Amino acid sequence: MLSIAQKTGLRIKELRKAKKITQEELALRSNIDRTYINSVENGKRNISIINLEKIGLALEIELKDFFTADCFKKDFILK
Amino acid sequence: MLSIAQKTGLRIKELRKAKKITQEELALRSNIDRTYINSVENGKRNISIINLEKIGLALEIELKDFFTADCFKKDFILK
DNA sequence: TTAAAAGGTGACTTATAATCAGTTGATTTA
DNA sequence: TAAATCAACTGATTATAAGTCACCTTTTAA
Repeated sequence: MLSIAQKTGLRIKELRKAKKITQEELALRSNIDRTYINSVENGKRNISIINLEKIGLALEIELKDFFTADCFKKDFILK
Repeated sequence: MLSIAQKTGLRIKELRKAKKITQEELALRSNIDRTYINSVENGKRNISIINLEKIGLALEIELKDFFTADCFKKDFILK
């Protein structure tokens, strides 16, 4: 069972890859440290709403759409 | 212009009132301090994803629906 | 193969989230 | 008009997220 932090990390990584940018580029665009972005993507951080908004802006996705993804559905299994 | 923290607080208050429960009852159900719930509702806190999930569970709303609300739309004006 | 680019980790400091024990003011209702 | 009830706020303290750094590993492509 994935934690909400893990699901959030997966989602960020998924969206970042869809945009074909590196963690470093996302870090630049969101004005957040690269290693912090990395640890969020790897589900190691309990990110706050302000940083989630910054990342959302950098990835050009609204929060409602951010959370409309399979990994947030009940019984989602990582393959 | 409302901050993301203010929008989040408004949304929680809106959902809590719709369920006709007090801040204290929401605090009990989410296992979060009553005074903290109050300050979140008043837009004074940068809540984390774990606590947002707890409150969402207590209010029986999924995150995607939590963020699908007028107050999160661009140009939302508080009346 | 190897150099560069990208991703990942542990440890640490600083900032602030979160709790706790209250008080105060507004609103409801007996 | 008291007395509950609830929302709002406070100051002190503890817990934890934010943010940074040095360094390591993996992937990519020349």
